[in-house]
Amino acid sequence: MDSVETKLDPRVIRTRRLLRESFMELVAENGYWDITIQDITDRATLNRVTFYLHYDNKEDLLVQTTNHILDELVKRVETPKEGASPREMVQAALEANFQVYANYADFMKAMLGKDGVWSFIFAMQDYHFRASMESFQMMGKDFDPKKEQEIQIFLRGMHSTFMGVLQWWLTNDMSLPREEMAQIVYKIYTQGIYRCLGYKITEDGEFVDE
Amino acid sequence: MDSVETKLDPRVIRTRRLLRESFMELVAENGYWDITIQDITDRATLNRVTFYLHYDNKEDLLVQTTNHILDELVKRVETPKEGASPREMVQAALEANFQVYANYADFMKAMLGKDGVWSFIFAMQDYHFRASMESFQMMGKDFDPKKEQEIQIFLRGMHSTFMGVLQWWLTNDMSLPREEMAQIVYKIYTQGIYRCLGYKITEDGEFVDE
DNA sequence: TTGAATTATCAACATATTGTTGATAAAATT
DNA sequence: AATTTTATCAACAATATGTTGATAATTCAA
Repeated sequence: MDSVETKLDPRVIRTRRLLRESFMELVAENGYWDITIQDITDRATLNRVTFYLHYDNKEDLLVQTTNHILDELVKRVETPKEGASPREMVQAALEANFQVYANYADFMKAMLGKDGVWSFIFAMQDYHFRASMESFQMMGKDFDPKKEQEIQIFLRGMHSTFMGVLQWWLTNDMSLPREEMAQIVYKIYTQGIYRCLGYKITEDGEFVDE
Repeated sequence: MDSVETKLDPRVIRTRRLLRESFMELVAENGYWDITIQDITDRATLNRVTFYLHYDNKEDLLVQTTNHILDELVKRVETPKEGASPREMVQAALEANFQVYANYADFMKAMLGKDGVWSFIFAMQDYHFRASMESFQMMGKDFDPKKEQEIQIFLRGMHSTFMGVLQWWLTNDMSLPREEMAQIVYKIYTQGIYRCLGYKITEDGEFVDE
């Protein structure tokens, strides 16, 4: 809100951009945990004290950077097409998500990898969860509380799935095209894991090796 | 291996147990990030130097603690029943998982919550992934590499789903019984998220609001 | 049970990083 | 051109880390 309402000193804009970019570079190179504030300001050719004029600490910079990425997600993903089938809409949204994350591939790979940062992953997951929860409530279904609870669980599972698949994709250097990844996720959402793995599922939920 | 082959000095056993228990208590109370080694040894009524006789640092203690929990998972879960249907076997395994995690509820809740620790979650997820990957390969299916890759993705998604649901369960103080949680997860695995959410999915993967 | 080996304690140390301060220089705004 | 804002610099206190050498306590083995 502040960044929109009041005009920012160009030095402030420059400084924050430099810090954010240096931060993302260094995270991609060395991982979040191994970099110090001195490292960041060195890379940005700024004084260490300058950092504290803009951020409380490293975690604060991470939060701001997270929001920066989330803003882009909101901009690029939340534009449903007219006259598309549900399937097309979902797949388009999934593709857009993979696209945005791919723009930050090196950074994302570091944040989702073995030495990644849970607060970041949690924030991303939570954003997806809230977004889908809202769009779900907008559809105006009437829930009993028990159902509402179950829906929460399903949506949690849904976005954990997405983050897990995204993690695989980035870790394996995005070796499959976005469209294919979107199809795979869509398949998991509609068919369930076991069907995807080649098991035959009967009406009443039993399954057998095919 | 070392803890089995060579007999351990009772002082060592006592010290490590005290450190691990103090660690888990403090994590449950204050979260992983806010506790120091001094805190841990204070709680354990040990000298800080003693800590370094057994662990390299806080992260090392976390790794050992993680393995401690994984050992229990291996012991309690990996015992398939004779003559059970696939459904029964899967649900029993899921229940056993929820059971073991529930034994460490406070610790787990802190580790999977907002201020949780990704390296821990990653290790848990990776254990489940490897375990299922092995049991999948034991079934001796012949994969083309493309299929193998897809299966990896599906299994990643599968265990991310489980961890996500587990996270919900612990965060909401295990308000639903284990059996019900196991059923929900089973339903997600066999039906897919969208069907669980009440959408109707056609044969060819289109779906409509019911 | 005695003596050797291992482990725990204690005080102390060097190191690294953090977050802050006050004075000064540079840049932007009016 | 004058005022306000921002960036720099040297310096500081505070905290946590990991290590060391000497000493006391405990365990183990003969």
